[in-house]
Amino acid sequence: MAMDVNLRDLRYFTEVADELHFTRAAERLHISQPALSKQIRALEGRLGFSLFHRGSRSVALTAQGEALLPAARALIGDWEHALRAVRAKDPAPG
Amino acid sequence: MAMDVNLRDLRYFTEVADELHFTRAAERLHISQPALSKQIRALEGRLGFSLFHRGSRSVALTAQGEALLPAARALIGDWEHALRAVRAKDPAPG
DNA sequence: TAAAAATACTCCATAGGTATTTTAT
DNA sequence: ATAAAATACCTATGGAGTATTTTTA
Repeated sequence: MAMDVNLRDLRYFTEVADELHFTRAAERLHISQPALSKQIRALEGRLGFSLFHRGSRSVALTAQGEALLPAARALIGDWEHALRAVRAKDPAPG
Repeated sequence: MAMDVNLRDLRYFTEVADELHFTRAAERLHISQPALSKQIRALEGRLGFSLFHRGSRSVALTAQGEALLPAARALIGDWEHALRAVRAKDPAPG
């Protein structure tokens, strides 16, 4: 079954993983904290496993979150790289 | 600026590229032909370049579409691979 | 008790559907 | 003329916001 993901969700994931703090991650992403919390929870729901352990004063990656993180970063980087490559040969560049 | 893409859009793109026929691709994707046409057009709009040349009896990849196609396939495959790897070590597999 | 995530709503944008029209061979 | 993509329109879901509540260190 196609488990499609939006790269935006992966950016949200990696940002929270970097900050280990939803409020600060939300600020850096220029979205609200509730929106970020909801998106991460929705992503976890679709994935079928948790990415983070939450405490009111601590956020930590789960083992699965830790395992998925490098792939998430790679996907984002690969896509940006591919786009740059295609645009480099675009007859009508931005 | 973050050009986030949904992997679903890339599946749509690769399916049309495989079929070179929107109606058949839509059938295989279990969505309607207009929905697929709209999604591909929207993707092209976000990308800033066309993926396909359309004729009423011919669909063909553009140079940019051709260039992006391997990356699109790779992204889909890499994500599925990463998910399988994480789930293999998941304490609560599906 | 206070910092931080979750919940409860509201609103708008986007994805999808059906019916129809346009287009190019 | 006809096959196939585009357009028009409608509906439902999902993402984002603000205000508020819950939680636990």
